[in-house]
Amino acid sequence: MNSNKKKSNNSTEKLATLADVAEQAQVSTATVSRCLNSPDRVDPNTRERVFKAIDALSYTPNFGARAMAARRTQTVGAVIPTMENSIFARGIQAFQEELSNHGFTLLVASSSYKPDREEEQIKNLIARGAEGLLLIGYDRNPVIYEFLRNRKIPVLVTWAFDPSESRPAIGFNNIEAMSNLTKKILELGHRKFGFITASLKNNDRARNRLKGIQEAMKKADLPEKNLQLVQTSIENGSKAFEKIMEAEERPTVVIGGNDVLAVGALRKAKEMGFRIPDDLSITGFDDIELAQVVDPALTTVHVPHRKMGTRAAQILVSLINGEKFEKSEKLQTTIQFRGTLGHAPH
Amino acid sequence: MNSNKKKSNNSTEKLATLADVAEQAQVSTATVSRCLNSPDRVDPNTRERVFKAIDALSYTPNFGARAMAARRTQTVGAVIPTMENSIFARGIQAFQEELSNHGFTLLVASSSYKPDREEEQIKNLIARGAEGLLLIGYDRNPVIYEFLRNRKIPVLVTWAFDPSESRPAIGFNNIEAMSNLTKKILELGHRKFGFITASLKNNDRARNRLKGIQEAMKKADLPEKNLQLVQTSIENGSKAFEKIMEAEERPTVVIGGNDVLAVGALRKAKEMGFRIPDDLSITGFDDIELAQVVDPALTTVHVPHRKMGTRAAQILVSLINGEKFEKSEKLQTTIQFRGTLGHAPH
DNA sequence: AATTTTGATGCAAGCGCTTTCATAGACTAG
DNA sequence: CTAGTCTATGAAAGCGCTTGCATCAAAATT
Repeated sequence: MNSNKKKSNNSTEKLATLADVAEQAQVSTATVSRCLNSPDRVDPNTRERVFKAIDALSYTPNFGARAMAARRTQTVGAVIPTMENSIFARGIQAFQEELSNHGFTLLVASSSYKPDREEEQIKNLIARGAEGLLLIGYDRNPVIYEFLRNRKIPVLVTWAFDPSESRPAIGFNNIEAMSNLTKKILELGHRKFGFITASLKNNDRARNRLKGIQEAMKKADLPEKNLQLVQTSIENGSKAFEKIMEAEERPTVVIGGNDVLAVGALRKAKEMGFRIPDDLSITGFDDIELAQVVDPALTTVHVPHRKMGTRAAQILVSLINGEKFEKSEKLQTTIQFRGTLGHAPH
Repeated sequence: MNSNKKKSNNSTEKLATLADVAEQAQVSTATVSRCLNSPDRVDPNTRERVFKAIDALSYTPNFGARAMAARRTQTVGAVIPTMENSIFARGIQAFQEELSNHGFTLLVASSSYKPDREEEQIKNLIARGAEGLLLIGYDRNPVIYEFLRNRKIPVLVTWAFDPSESRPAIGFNNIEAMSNLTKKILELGHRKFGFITASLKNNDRARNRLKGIQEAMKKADLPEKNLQLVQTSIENGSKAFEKIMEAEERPTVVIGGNDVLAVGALRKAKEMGFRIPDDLSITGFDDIELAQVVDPALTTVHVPHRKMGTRAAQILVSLINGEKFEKSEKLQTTIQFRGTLGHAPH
């Protein structure tokens, strides 16, 4: 229909670039760029012309080019162990929201709890221009930390807080939290424990939670036993529970290293006919959605997910802006009493 | 310690680039690039030298630059409504795994069920170089589809399959699936229904599930009533259930538009003293983790999450490679009978 | 009226990579 | 021994954007 001018909106043409917009608006590319990045530095009339052109060509900036030229991306990355269950979901959601309040975009990746997969993902995020990283827990190959340090990428550890580590972190003390829970359990008269945990390797959270129990039990002069290590999943929680119950001396309480495992244990316990909490108590850790909907609802350690995520975003942004982060922040956990924890039988 | 040569590993220097590697290895940048992208096209000796240099400088390619020069990214994007609950988790996980089998990387974003947020995220993903997009459901502003078409970005719709739509999709027929469930419920003697659904706006899945019920009920000459629209969350499921039970004529079955809502309803039902399924039946849709752990376990519509994700990846990759995708694929859902559905009382 | 200041804009040099094309040497074939 | 074929490599032209610096006209100052 139209005369075949050099420029047309025909969809066989290539995508519009900054230069195309510039031409259409009769300005230089510099001006278009300024319209996008610091609009107040260009005359309102020109600006209008430019935006009209942008619209007309339905131009969208090319992120890669922009990142390369400007050497910043307003992007941060996060690598979480898994997306399958919702252990990290609420925290990450809050993290994301706060980040976007600061004009940053979040790139999430998951490692499936595999160290080398995590490393790969970290590199991927960096290659994609992440200016800062949120990582779960402290435990990882020092080489990675070194790599990140060389590249001057700020890293914030979360989901853990360990006073003995100097690295910036925002989280809670896993030892303390689990130790507190254990004390409460002891107060209720329990003396025979079972514990189901995620694998301890490369997982300081799991290790420290176990440590928390051990410390409390040592103080009470109780021997440690009935320990099951599995990969986190409801199914595995059930299996581990079964194993524990094969012991000659059955525990009166089974502590799950996280809610997912605890819920698996709970399910199996009911299947096996235990009355919870009369015959047997079960506890979790994290206080995720799951914990509220099982029956009886799970007694667990409540973690301030959203607060942790929000604060993490704030800290990371200030870290990226070159501000110093004096000392790691410790958040408080609380014990969320629900229906699965009761007095020891007899 | 070292003499201050021009190049040093000192961390005050800038990051190593392709050019640095080239210099160190005494080759041109072209050769280094080839080592990275088609190693077999360079002499083994040179190759070794290059990789040594890469190591020595701990070089990592800059994704943005690469994308810009090569005009491809091996990246696909997905925008899901939410990460908070795990409705999409398993499917996306499988999607991701299969994608990485094909050498692609996945970028995920969530829209919080907000259309403009979704649009924003789509643009963001495109700007970041996504070569293809996975989107949940059909419903969105045609302008977006137009935008994507102009940019020749293949789009695959999932989590839904509607024979009346021509757009590529892999999913299940929400109408049919829900209609089947409803028929089963009718067979069990239920005549008074309650239904809790996510908001219908911009959500064809929810609309079609409702339609499925309506169709089945019309066939049985039953009037539609007791409909509650809420945003998906356990809490809202509970509230909606309460509302429904305020009706003068209480339903004998409450159908949840998804498992999350159903679980919320179930929780409240038990709180209110209903014996499930003797006094009242409850059903869900999706068959996520949650459905198995509640007590009684939820009867729900099983969706082949993993298969859907895997197949979606395959289709999208072939779409990106310019292959034609003849017709959308319909996956079968099944009814997963568990404990919450029983005969109508009396 | 002459000079300085200010504001809006353009020029052009990169940012770090890929890829086309050209080249030179090593082989193969006739 | 020459022509033709390969193979390994390099030179250099971009990819689409930002930004320091220069320019110029208009406004402010003297």
